[in-house]
Amino acid sequence: MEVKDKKKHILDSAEKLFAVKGFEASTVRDIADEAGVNLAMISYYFGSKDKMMESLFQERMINTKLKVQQLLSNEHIAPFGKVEIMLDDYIKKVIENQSFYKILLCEQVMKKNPEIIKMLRELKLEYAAMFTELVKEGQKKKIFKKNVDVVLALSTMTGIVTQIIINKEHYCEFNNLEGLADDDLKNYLHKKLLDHLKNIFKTILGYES
Amino acid sequence: MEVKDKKKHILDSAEKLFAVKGFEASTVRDIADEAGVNLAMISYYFGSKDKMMESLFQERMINTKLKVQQLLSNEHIAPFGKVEIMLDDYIKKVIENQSFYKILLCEQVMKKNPEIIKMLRELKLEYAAMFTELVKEGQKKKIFKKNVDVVLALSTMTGIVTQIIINKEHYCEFNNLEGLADDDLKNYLHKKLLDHLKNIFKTILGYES
DNA sequence: GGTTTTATCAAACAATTGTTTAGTTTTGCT
DNA sequence: AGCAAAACTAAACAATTGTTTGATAAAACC
Repeated sequence: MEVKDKKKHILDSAEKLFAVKGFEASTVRDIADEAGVNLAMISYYFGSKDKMMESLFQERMINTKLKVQQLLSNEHIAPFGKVEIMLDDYIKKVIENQSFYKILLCEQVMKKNPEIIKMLRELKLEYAAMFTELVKEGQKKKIFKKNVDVVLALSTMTGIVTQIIINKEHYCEFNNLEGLADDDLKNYLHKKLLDHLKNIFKTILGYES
Repeated sequence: MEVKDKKKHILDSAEKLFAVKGFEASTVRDIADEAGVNLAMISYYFGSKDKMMESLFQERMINTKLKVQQLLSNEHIAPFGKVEIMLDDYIKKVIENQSFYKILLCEQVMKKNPEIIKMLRELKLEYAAMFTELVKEGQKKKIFKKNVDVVLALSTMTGIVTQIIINKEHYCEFNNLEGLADDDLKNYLHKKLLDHLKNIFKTILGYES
């Protein structure tokens, strides 16, 4: 296997462990076992356990910004259409990378790794700035209301999706969805969340279809 | 100091540390130092570090169920009035106990302590059952729409509030609220969140005031 | 094909972990 | 006051932590 693939494979294994045990509780021996490599390889490849975590975040957050940028600059989509696509993309991404978004959530609480916190801060500011542009575009066309709290709106999107992912077991138990196959559940949740968030964003933006 | 007060004092100190460093990264020596007691006291009082965490959850989650129960059984409040009070109570509680709700969030992700997971599962099911009754009451009176996803609705409440608390610094930075005193910020966020959630719950429940 | 660089490994490293021990002080009760 | 129970402490405990070492194997290069 190539070195790059091996590094990725270790990151995948680490991600799996971090998501269920947390960063601190996952030992480098756990990670090495999960990945099937010698434990010295983690220091050898990444420098340290902390830096491996930073590599994981870099790896997973690439392209997040670019995609939104491309979407918003598209002239052929109406403002609320862009909102719908943004919601759809975000939901898809979280559902397909549940482990990482769980780690992300914990890291935002702990704020332990300054390097990661810095990355997240910049990404959030850029994201908020881009969404602000989108809202302004809608306001100029008189289809979005004035005085939209963009960070509150974005937090609404991330908060609801994250909460459902964390609460997945409880959601299934309460709604008798426990027999569903994993892919079916993903589809179900995606549909449910998208519909829910679309309605909420109509309210937030004062948009009437 | 009485034993009970001392136990509470240790729990307060532990809560503070857990919220910023996480459970695993907070050592019993950290906790003992923060509380100003000998590190052997933690095992002496609580049995172990894990059981201290369970004590913390028991201590903090007392009365949560009772309060909602009393609210919902009150005959003199209209259904959406109850929803408003429920939202207000929840927001208040999270804002006043930010540290605990951060720990709670991480614990839901990690699912490390089975005893705590059991407690949370039961509380969530009871909470969902109670809210279901409230929704039914509103539906019977034809003021709430049919087919309300109660767990999704509750996750909307918890998700948004939690996300804002986690993102507090970013929210303040983006909205130039960094000069605000802590109490003023709490009031501001409370007002903002309550207004936001009321509107969203109107949409969710199909309620028109 | 020989040599240098890279990759891999088992073992050892010092530091830190949660918990226990064994002894001392304080408290509560008669 | 006398004594048993509870509260408290410093020191020691074994186990586990992330990282480094020194040696060997593989790969790359000329």
